Amino acid sequence: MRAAPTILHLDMDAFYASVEQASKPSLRGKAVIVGGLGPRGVVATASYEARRFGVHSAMPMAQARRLCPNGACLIPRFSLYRAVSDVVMALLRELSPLVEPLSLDEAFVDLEAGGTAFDAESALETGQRLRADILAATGLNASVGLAGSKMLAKVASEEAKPDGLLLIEPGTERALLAPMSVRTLPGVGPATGEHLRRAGITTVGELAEAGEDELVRMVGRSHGVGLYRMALGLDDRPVVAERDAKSVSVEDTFDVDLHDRVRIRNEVQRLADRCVHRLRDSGHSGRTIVLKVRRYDFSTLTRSETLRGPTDDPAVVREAAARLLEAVDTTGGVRLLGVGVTGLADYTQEDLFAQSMAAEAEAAAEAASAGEGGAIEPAGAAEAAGTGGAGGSGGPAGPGGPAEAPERAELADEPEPARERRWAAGSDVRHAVYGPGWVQGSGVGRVTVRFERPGSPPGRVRTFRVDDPELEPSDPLPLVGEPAAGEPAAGGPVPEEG
DNA sequence: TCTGGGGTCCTCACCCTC
DNA sequence: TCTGGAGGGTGAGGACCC
Repeated sequence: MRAAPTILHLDMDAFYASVEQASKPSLRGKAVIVGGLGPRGVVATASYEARRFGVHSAMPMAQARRLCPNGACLIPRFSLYRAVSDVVMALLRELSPLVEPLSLDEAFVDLEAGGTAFDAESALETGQRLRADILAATGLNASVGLAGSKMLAKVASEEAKPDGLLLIEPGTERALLAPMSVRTLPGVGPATGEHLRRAGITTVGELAEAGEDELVRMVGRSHGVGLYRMALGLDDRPVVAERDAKSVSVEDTFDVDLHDRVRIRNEVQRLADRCVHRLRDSGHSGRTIVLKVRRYDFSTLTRSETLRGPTDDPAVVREAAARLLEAVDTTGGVRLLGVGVTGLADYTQEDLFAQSMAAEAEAAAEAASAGEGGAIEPAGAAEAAGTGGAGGSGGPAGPGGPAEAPERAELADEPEPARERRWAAGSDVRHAVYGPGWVQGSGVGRVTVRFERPGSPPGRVRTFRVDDPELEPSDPLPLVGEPAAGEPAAGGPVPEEG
């Protein structure tokens, strides 16, 4: 436990929503809700204006729309958020080599390791300068917490929000924490919070009074000891700059529950391929393949299989995932499928052929012994196929642009319909005449675009046919910076329409 | 028309080996 | 030869975080 408050926790305020407001001037000061727009989408971030209506993260999007019917609902644009995050993280690394990113919008910094702060006064000065630098570089507000430990620095930044800075002086920790809800402490979620509440413990002070033995009895050894120390303000976890990934996974929630076993198998294969892509991109291989299935009633089960050695071979992962699926009852419907790989290594064991062949032989033997029910269902078995027709995977769609063509062998014989271009709300576009803008909405063959850019005044709205050849998807523009020479000024100030 | 996606960590049960 | 722990590996599920 260090005395000097030189651990800094940075938290960007309502990050995704703030980036959208910065890049779309007409949304400044308005309720903005970022999340999945499908029937099963949830809110990723809401602007402070939307939060006043009761909208918050993880809330179903349908409920958020009911609470805040005039809010702008946008899909997340992760490539843009990542670019902004890179700028912020670079500023943090100027302060210290010990920077621990927690997500795109949060990080810990050990200021002492960077030699930028050794006491309260210099830490405060560093924190203020950082906030100013972030505002100048990105146009966004950030909150900063300073304390002697990670837990307290995070509590401090939470208290400082929005757009603030708070330092917790050494010696004041317990008094500050005592009246706070147990849910303030990291690791206390809904389940543990409810568990403690039933025992009459609702504040951090009561948690400290309960004593270590009582907490261990209630929530188990590891959690109980940790909780008691946190309640006393004790936390000696170091800031760790590099963390090795331990697993890679992909999952999809479907707009409509899947019933057709053939379709479910195909989705698992597709997810296995996507997972291997991600695995390879990260430079890893893995030894344990995990299949995740969430059923119609939201019950979730996982099945896993450990191979003899790590692999990044798509065929091996596909086969393992398919074997795991065979052991799962999917009658009643499936709302989510996922495929993951754990037990990561940075090499592959080159007996993959053997693994693949062995798996094949095993599967063949099983199919032979199973006889009747086994392998491929006849087409007639897929009576529920119609229910899943609408474009399959739900959840937040990829950032912007027309949807990808799905690769589904069983659909290959269908006549290819003339594909209508789809424009996701919030995605970036460029018009040959009017310049850069973003999609405000689309439907019945029309797309409405607002022509504005970061730093411009609120722009003009125009409507086009969805197949207008002069309209193209485009990359996001930087939040701060001059417009490129020769570009048409975006829209120009006009009175709000509609 | 409730309830995403990508992670980490912990606990428990079971099996196997020593 | 039998038995009982200890301990590791594996599989499954839950809680939590952003």
